[in-house]
Amino acid sequence: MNFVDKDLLTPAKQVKRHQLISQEIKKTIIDGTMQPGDRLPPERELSATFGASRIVIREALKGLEASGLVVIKPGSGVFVTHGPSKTMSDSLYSILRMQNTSISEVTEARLIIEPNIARIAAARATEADFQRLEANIREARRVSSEKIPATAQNIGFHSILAEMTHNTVIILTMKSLFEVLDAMFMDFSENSARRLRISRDSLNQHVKIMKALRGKDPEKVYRLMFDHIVEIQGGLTETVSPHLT
Amino acid sequence: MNFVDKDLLTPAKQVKRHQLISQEIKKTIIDGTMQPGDRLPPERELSATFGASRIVIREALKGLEASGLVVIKPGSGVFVTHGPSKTMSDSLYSILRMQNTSISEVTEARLIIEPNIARIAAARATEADFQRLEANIREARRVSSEKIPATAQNIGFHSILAEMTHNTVIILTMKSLFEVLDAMFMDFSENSARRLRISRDSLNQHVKIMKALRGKDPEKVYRLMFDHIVEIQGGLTETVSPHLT
DNA sequence: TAGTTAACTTTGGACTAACCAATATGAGGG
DNA sequence: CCCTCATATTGGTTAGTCCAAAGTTAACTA
Repeated sequence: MNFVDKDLLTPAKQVKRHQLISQEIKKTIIDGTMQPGDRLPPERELSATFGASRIVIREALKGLEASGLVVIKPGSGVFVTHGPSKTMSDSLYSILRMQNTSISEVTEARLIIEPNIARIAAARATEADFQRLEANIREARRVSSEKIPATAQNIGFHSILAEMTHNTVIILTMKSLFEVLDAMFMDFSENSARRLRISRDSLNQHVKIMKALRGKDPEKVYRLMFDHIVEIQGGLTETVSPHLT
Repeated sequence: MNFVDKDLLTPAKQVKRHQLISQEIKKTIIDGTMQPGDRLPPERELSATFGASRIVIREALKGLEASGLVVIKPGSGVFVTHGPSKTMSDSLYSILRMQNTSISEVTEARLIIEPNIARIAAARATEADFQRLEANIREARRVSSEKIPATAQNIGFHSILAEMTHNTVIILTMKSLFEVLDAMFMDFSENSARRLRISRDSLNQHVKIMKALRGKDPEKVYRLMFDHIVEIQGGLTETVSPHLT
């Protein structure tokens, strides 16, 4: 009987070649052998060193690009990414869209997280942080004065606050959420005039939060951020249907 | 002077064939034409209908697989995923590892988010939720009595709490965090006996939280969860160095 | 000499045709 | 009716070739 061969030898074969190579390359990136900005060897060379066909190499590289670890530039080469990419928010966005998740759910998630972020930011703020925030507010004012919704600056303000926690997990999570939110708003291509009004309201509230941060008053900052997001949620329900598509 | 041609015409060429096809397929999944569990047409067929080579099709499918929208089964076919996959946590994990992020940073993130989750869960809990939680605690007791750390059940408890918010964003985010945490602990292959002790301490605290949930006391639940995670963080610093690698 | 253009090389992107390995299917025999 | 084995289907892989864009070098002009 030779069923042993069939039962014991075949099931081990589950991993795919390009995944192994992908892991191998990933190691050299994670352990620092490859620094951000470095160029990987060309596909044909990797093909030779790994003893695999070029297609397998390409799929491995595609996988790394999908993971946000490298960026592929046609005609130039494959480069190790400098920082986190949009990968996380991309998959989050796909999943949320697939489940018909509403924008208000994202806002509710912000309501759970952001006031606490603001509180921590108040405790850990440095002078450099304040200057970044003030630069952001100045920029938002400038854009707003041209009757353009300061969407990027709006996101920027909340991103800076997240960065003030100096917690990598929080920073990545929040930036993903903001990207998803931005993409969701794009889907609506919402009334521009109304967005402008909302944008200006937000700016005023950002100024208040900024002052409370300067005053090193964590509880007041917490409260202001909470109210700010409640207001955002209120602005949503009057302009936008609660569910996508 | 022909620099206009060079500056205005070339930058438009950035999109790649397989990305377009990937989006096309993604549409049919998101809008519900393709239901979870359905099998996509075979590569060769897609190749014909899209007028592209099999390689482009394969790369498009790889991209969808990386996004967690489909799963590719060799010899069988390509199937639409039922739910969210590990994609998000995978890329999060890679990025955190690359930046030498510590476990305690993940725990701090939990400290920011989870007490609020617990509070909301207390407000929204149904009888079915309680039964899930109790089943989880029973299972944790059973595993613990065999001197095995109830890691999976531990994660399960916190995941159920996140699900009790009925907020998709929160659920996905927390599950990603737990997966990352699990992967990070794997890296340490920490002392098993100590993990068992920690596991049992957690179980006791879970029971307390469960009782407070039954009592519909959001503020008490908030406090208990806060203390629980503080304790987890304390348990970390005494057993594990603050940074990876 | 300096700057520009042109040819050449490198590199990723795409294609074809064929074969391998695992799965699924169905016909045949117990 | 169930099991087995041949066959078809399907994804995985290879090799070789060509294309387009980016980078490099060299020649040529002002």
